Amino acid sequence: MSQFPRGSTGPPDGVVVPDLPELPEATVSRLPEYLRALHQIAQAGQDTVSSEALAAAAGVKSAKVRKDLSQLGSYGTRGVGYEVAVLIEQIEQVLGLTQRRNVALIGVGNLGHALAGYGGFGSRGFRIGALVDADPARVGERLGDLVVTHIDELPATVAAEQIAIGVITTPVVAAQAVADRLVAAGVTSILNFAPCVLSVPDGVDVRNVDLAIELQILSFHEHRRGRGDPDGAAAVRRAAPKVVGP
Amino acid sequence: MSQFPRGSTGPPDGVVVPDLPELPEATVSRLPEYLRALHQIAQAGQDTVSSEALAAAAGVKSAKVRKDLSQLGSYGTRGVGYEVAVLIEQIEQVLGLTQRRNVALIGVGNLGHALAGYGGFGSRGFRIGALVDADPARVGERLGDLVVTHIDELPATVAAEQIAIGVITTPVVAAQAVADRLVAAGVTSILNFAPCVLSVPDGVDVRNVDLAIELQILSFHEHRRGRGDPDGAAAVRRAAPKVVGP
DNA sequence: ACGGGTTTGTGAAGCCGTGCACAAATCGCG
DNA sequence: CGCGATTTGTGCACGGCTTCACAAACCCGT
Ligand SMILES: NC(=O)c1ccc[n+]([C@@H]2O[C@H](COP(=O)([O-])OP(=O)(O)OC[C@H]3O[C@@H](n4cnc5c(N)ncnc54)[C@H](O)[C@@H]3O)[C@@H](O)[C@H]2O)c1
Ligand SMILES: NC(=O)c1ccc[n+]([C@@H]2O[C@H](COP(=O)([O-])OP(=O)(O)OC[C@H]3O[C@@H](n4cnc5c(N)ncnc54)[C@H](O)[C@@H]3O)[C@@H](O)[C@H]2O)c1
Repeated sequence: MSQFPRGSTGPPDGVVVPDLPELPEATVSRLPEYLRALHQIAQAGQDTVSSEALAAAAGVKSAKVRKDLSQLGSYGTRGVGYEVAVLIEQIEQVLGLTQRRNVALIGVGNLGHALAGYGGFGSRGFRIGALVDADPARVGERLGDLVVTHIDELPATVAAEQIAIGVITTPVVAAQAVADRLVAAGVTSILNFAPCVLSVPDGVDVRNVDLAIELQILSFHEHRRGRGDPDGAAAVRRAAPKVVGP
Repeated sequence: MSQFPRGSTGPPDGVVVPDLPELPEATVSRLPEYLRALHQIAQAGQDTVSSEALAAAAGVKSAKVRKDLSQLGSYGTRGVGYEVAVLIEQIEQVLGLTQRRNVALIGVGNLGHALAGYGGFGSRGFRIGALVDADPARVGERLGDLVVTHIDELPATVAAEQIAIGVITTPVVAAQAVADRLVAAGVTSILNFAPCVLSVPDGVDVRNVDLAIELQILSFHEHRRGRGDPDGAAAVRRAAPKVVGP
């Protein structure tokens, strides 16, 4: 509620953004979902949105939306809702998306090609700034307006393109070594597609995406549904968004 | 601890598996990670593993491992640890991976091709049993030993291939319609790569994978580290697996 | 047989997240 | 200007998850 909970030397630019004392991790992981929903709502022409409507669009409960947004300083108006444009700008500020972030893709194979050719990152605040591989046959290949560089040049590439995030799409055997080289080059955020645990120093963040794990979690519920549980297969009632897991 | 907490008509086959009263969702989402770690450990020749070692391999705390495994009926031996082979078989049982599960891939585009060509699912309990698209130009295309079929034939395909899980890799605009058709065809588990919220009836599970959201969460921490927080950038101490988020 | 070392399984405590329920605030309208 | 309708912001209670700490159980060498 307070507009300036802590003294800041001054608003950097654009919207007024109080530096938040501390944001619950659960809230952080939902902010991107709100942002995605808000962009849809904005494109539909709405200029304000209630917590109820935003909750429906994001697939959560409205109380959760209100509590999450209240953590950001709360620019909602009672009886009306939130200004969509303001909310978008504020969430983008908090997530650090006001400046476009450059990511490097390490391992331009099967999956790497798909990601490199994907045009959907631009509107979400990211640009693929480098394609990196170790295979001499791959180095030099051109994809769009990027050329695959060799991993030995990683430090120079990271510096030149101001890489903020490294995405690992190499085989498991190479993943740890690649992570080490990314860290050595100064990268402190890693998105890892290789199905393995990475060891990194303190101060470096890793997020893992393992599709087989997602399938296995689904398999568990499928399995559970099949056995004895009469509730699972029976009920086909309302068409509410029922999402399992995080 | 009890071997048969509830009466079952009889052990189906293989290992003795008590039907578990109820498994915490947080535990379920970690079992696949343990399984992945256990396969690595098994391949390294170890036949028993302590909760400490397994925890290290999976990137969690040992107490968590013990509590999770105790939920499954606890086949560990004090002073020794867990039998790797037994544990693998037991977790696979619980996750419903003793029978290979067939998945259908809907949307054989950029990302769909990458997934279809990925050979890593077989060892994790899954087989891609169908490739489905709506584009007549894509229908009939051959990838490996599969041929892309038309989405109008989805009910027949699901029945013929015993599809248990649908994977949506279509553009956002088509995702909801595809989900509806999957549900109509009898599929009750969906892995959704399209960045949107799906509405499904009760009894159907949806898991979403949105790469941009993962990047945005990383961006938040990166942003936070950059501003004021002197702890983040400073500390580069031990090489412990520090994974942010779920 | 027995004691020392090791590791499991779990009670208990604390923390975090969720959702309810309601007072406070704002708007529109008569 | 006042009133009813609407929606936010939040105190509070509850449940789930995590972590600690330790007794019980087990192996092995002597
Ligand atoms: N393809 C998929 O759909 C898919 C799905 C789930 C997970 N994955 C995981 O993603 C990763 C990549 O899968 P893929 O199918 O693209 O494999 P791939 O073999 O097609 O591509 C791997 C690429 O990494 C490069 N590489 C190898 N070692 C390297 C190193 N040290 N430094 C830089 N580059 C190196 C290779 O030259 C190759 O171009 C794997 O870990 C895989 O398990 C892939
Ligand atoms: N490619 C990536 O790396 C990437 C990354 C993140 C997210 N995604 C998401 O994954 C989805 C697919 O991305 P893509 O790059 O593969 O897109 P794409 O356009 O290359 O492929 C989409 C495919 O879906 C098919 N399709 C369209 N409507 C359909 C329908 N009603 N029924 C069946 N098939 C239909 C199209 O014919 C096409 O083959 C998108 O939602 C995208 O946002 C992709």
